[in-house]
Amino acid sequence: MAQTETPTADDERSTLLLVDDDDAFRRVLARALERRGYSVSVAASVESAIGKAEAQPPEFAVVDLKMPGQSGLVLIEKLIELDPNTRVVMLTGYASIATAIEAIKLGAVHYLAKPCDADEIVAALHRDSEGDPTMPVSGSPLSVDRLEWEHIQRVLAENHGNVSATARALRMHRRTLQRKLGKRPTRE
Amino acid sequence: MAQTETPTADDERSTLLLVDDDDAFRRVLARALERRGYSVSVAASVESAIGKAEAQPPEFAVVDLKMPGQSGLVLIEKLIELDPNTRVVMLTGYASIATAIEAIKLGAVHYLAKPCDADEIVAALHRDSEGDPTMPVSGSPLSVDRLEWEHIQRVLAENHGNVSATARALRMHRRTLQRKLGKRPTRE
DNA sequence: CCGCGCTGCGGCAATCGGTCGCGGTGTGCG
DNA sequence: CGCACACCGCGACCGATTGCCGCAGCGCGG
Repeated sequence: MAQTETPTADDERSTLLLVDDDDAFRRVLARALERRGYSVSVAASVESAIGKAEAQPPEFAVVDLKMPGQSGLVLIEKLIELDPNTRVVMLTGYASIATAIEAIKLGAVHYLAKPCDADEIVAALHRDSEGDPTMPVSGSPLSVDRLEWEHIQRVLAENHGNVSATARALRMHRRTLQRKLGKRPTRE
Repeated sequence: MAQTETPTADDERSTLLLVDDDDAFRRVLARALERRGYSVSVAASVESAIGKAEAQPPEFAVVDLKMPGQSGLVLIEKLIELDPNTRVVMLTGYASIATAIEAIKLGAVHYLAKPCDADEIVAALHRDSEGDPTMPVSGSPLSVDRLEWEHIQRVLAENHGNVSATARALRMHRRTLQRKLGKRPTRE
């Protein structure tokens, strides 16, 4: 199995690839992860991440979903293809059930919504692949805003990210859809 | 409607186990699925579902997450254990990213938030389990207005018609809820 | 009888949403 | 190669919707 041991080893730190287009965020998180014992390399786009991963496949990866250019999802696929044991965590400020499902299906070990702190990410990285089926179920239903967001994300995924097609399917105006997509999902 | 072909040949209908504790919902959905060509058996709890599944493992399953007693998640685990080829869709009115991740990790092929219609469920059931996660769906998704309406009605029913309580559960203003309730006989 | 929570509703200001339109980009075809 | 076509992002305008306040009526338990 994958090395679940903490990246403690004195001279052998675990390699981790961090991919996010937000410079400030990436820098801060990279430092935080280094302090926690990882050998961190960074990338600001899917393309450059693939380059680095091909040169040296990392043991762990933290990748942002929404980036200019290709979606972080395709990177997950690529990383797992390069090494099925890579433990990938998807990180996003635009969390939705639809993308979470895709990320997990593609082989990510976990999916976190920003904002989240470095400790959460580390915990996710080392989390048992099997979770606890007896987890608590949220007591209140989704808010209408949240439900709308989830629905839109789902349809958008079905339309492969095509905004115009999604707007047509939803019978709403493209401009309106754009505006809704631009706003962050309401944290619950 | 344009639903491709019925799941299987003429006299051999696919077996499907439907598990939900809401009697009315279960009855309606069972009928809808039968009309779409499945041989449907139902259960109102995880325990009774396990009994039925052990007697005869179904090819497909639609299970609710939140049920009195055990969580639907443990049922997914059990069904997959009985037959790894079982195609399970998780269905819930209390959707969350956390439970969605669990469901997928346990082997569910998809995870849908209520309200959703029977066509969506069928599409989810038949969606490619491996590879391309976004498969084309034929039916048109519900409009956001429609979805909102269904959701509000569901929560309102859960709160026994109490508008104030519903507004709180939905985290929306009572006045706004009132206006929405007063206006819509929304249809498409 | 009083306090409390729920309900329906008017009104006003602030935000949102529908619509039009523009410029830019990527792609397939004659 | 140039054109048609579809997509994307975004500014602007203005009517529709929402957030919020307040008021009055009503049933219920102390």
